[in-house]
Amino acid sequence: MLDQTADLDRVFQALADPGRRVMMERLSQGPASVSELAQPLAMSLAAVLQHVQVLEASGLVRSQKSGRTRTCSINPAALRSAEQWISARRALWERRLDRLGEVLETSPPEDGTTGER
Amino acid sequence: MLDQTADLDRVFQALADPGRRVMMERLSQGPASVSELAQPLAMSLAAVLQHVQVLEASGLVRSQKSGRTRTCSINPAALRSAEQWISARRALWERRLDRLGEVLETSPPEDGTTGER
DNA sequence: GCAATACTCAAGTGCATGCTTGACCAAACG
DNA sequence: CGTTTGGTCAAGCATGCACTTGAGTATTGC
Repeated sequence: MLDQTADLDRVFQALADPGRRVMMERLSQGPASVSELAQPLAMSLAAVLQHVQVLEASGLVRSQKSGRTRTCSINPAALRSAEQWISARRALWERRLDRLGEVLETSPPEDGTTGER
Repeated sequence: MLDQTADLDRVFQALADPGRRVMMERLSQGPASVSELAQPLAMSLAAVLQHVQVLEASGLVRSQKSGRTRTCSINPAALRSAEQWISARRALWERRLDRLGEVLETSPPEDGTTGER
């Protein structure tokens, strides 16, 4: 089985940088070149390229060179995996809250043997 | 004004660490103390505490002390904000693909062999 | 050919992160 | 009481990250 853990590491790490999120926002409107991505960002082209490489290593972005320009585009599958991890945890938590609500109606707070599932 | 950007920074940064995600997975099953969170993690209690502080600063986790134990629990609102950011970008991208339709699928140099590294 | 464009590579710098150890405090327990 | 248990604070350290500059390569356009 795949080491999904390291993969999620890279995805969340990639999304943790505000500049990279700006790039993702730009890319969600459509493909763009490296220098287009650089435009709103007040940093050197070389720095932007490094960000692109981080995004690519995480799988969030794919790119290909044609001529002298590199065109980047979003890979929605990687976004989906991060989204699913989050929503699964949230769903678990909220389902638990539901159960807890029912228990509080009838039981005293102390329940020593919590038979999980 | 609310700087949602810095907030998302902290949330994604918090989720980028595998140990912290393990803690979130544990917490999604229900509240836990710091030492319970530490149990599967092969690091010192002090280190775990620092992780808890990161999670708390991001808003993903809340905690309160009663007696000598600190009990941590998930705050689903923060999870939801990250989830929404991701799904919004993915939705934009996918809507764009819809609008453009199959027309853009022109000039494939080769068939869909996306070269995985 | 020559110059501008678009990117790429390497090395270096400064600050943030993830961890450690050691001292310390306070609640629980015998 | 004293000891264990659960947590907290403060340095300190090693690594990683986000940049920079400077040089270099491949295309495009004149």
